[in-house]
Amino acid sequence: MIKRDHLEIVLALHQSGTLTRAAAALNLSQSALSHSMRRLEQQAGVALWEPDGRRIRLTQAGQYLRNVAERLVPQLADADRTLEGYAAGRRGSLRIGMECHPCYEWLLTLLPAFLEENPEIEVDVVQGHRFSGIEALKTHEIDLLITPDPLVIDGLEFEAVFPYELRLAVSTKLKLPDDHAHQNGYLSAVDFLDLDLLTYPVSRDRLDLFTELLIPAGVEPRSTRPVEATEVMLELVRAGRGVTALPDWMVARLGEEVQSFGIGPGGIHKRLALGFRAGALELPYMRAFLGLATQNGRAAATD
Amino acid sequence: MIKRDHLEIVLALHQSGTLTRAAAALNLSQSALSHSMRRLEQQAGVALWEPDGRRIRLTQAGQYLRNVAERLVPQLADADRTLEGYAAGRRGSLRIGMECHPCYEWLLTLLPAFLEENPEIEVDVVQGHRFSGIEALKTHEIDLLITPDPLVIDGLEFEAVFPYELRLAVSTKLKLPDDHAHQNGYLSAVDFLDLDLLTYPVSRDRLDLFTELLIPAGVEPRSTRPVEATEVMLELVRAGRGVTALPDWMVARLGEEVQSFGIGPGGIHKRLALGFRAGALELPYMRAFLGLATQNGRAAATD
DNA sequence: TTCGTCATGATTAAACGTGATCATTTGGAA
DNA sequence: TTCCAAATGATCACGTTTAATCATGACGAA
Repeated sequence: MIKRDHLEIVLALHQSGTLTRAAAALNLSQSALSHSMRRLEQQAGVALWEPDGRRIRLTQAGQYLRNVAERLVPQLADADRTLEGYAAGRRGSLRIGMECHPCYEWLLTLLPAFLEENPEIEVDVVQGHRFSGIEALKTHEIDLLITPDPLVIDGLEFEAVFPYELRLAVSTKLKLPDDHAHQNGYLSAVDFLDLDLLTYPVSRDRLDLFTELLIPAGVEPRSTRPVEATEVMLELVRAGRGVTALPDWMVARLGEEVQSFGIGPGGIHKRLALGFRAGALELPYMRAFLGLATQNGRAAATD
Repeated sequence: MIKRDHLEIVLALHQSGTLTRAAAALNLSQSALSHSMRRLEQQAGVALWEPDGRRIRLTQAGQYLRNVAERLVPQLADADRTLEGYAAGRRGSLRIGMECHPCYEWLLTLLPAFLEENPEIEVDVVQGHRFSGIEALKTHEIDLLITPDPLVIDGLEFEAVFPYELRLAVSTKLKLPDDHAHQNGYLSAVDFLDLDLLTYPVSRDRLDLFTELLIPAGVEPRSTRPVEATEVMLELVRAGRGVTALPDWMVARLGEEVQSFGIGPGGIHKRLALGFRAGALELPYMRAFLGLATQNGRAAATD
């Protein structure tokens, strides 16, 4: 069976011309190389080199082996180096899952700095897990969860990044039916009877507007329309085609054409958090991500 | 340092799911795999797998290693098989050199059968060696020499394939200046004083017409013109633009428009031979080539 | 609990590596 | 040319390291 050693020997032999120098290059004795190849020859039943004067010449089989070596040895060497990268925590993969659509916008503002500082980390954003983000974390489908709903769960750790309020974004073009909103600075459930609501296309029990306000009040908006893309949703809101619930920092980005109101008398208050598997924070690049998120988190969001 | 064993273990582990089954697949004990990977882990300083229930899950570094394994292990396995091919003599390379231009035509008639019977042999024809074919054989630049001039040389073996006569090909369109040729069936050196000679572009001491007849007689043809391509030369001869020396079997292919004459009173008699390095005939495919050449040699030539 | 699975330690066998020595070759000096 | 010293690889005998096995213990799942 051809082993890595054999390939390296054949390669060094070809490069240096003599077995003695090849041995020096590999930090081994000439005798060791001779033995090692002899073993392979006996096993394979084919000569790999033959004496040519006081040198050595590769046989056809030896030449073939050299070709294989030139192809594979660098790949093995590269794999060694990569493994070192994993050991040093320089290298790794960071698959990020999200449980709130606007979080994606926030992530995008954070990512450039992270990529810059961690060039060997493969970052991927995994959209739409089959189950919950929690499950995805547990099954190693993702390595990091961005969520507005941190929980205490065995085997997972959550780190709060910053608090925010979920507010209703309403175009100034839109005439609200009565002055309730302006008087109190917030909207009650009944106000939604006259509003067209835009939501992300997920089940209602994952939308805080419903779980916190509308479902308890037993109120159904005048209409609801699912919208996939955040950008499209924002334009629809701007155009006054509907209203939607957004984090306050997201509303702030929309400019003066869009005002916002609290949702319900107390407002809906959340905090953005990062979820990891227990022990994941030992990885340097995980700490780096968390550091970036907490330091620049809110700033990045309102940027 | 990543060794082949490690790659095979990670691969088997991924394919079979448990270490125990992976061990069975590799004909090793579960303990062996555990130890082996543990060594690599300690050396590399990175965990490759971690317990997950009573199973094992690859870490990121382990996944990476699996990727490498899926790429490299099959290549190593293939190299093993190829080496077996060399051992069994099925596989090898046959670089053929030639010392006579028309030999090429003969080789081409022989080659299809050889390729058919030896699918794993890489055949190549090496044209124009820097030195002689003998040198090329000795330096392993070629493995087989086709030559009309077999010699007894230390370290080489020659096997005669078939005898032939070198004759002068002359178009019937061409009026020979006197009737000497027709009276005797051969041409003398002086006859060349009135002939335009076509030759391959090599030095005269490698052209039998010169070494055997013209140089000893001190005769120079009316003109000489070098022609590279055999096909072109044949057409020039057919058109009566000149004459050239060709093996008798080659002339026979030219049809009735071209007649031939012996060269000198005794004629120039050669024998086509194959030259090998000593011991090369131990290789099955070398014997196969020699067998084909001797059995079908002359038949193929006059085909 | 029991079964299935993996990790670990002790032990043994095999593989690997080394230095010394021998046989060849080669290139230059006599 | 002949002869010798240097260079090179093969091989031997020996010691070391690596790799395999078995036995056992720990742990989670059924």
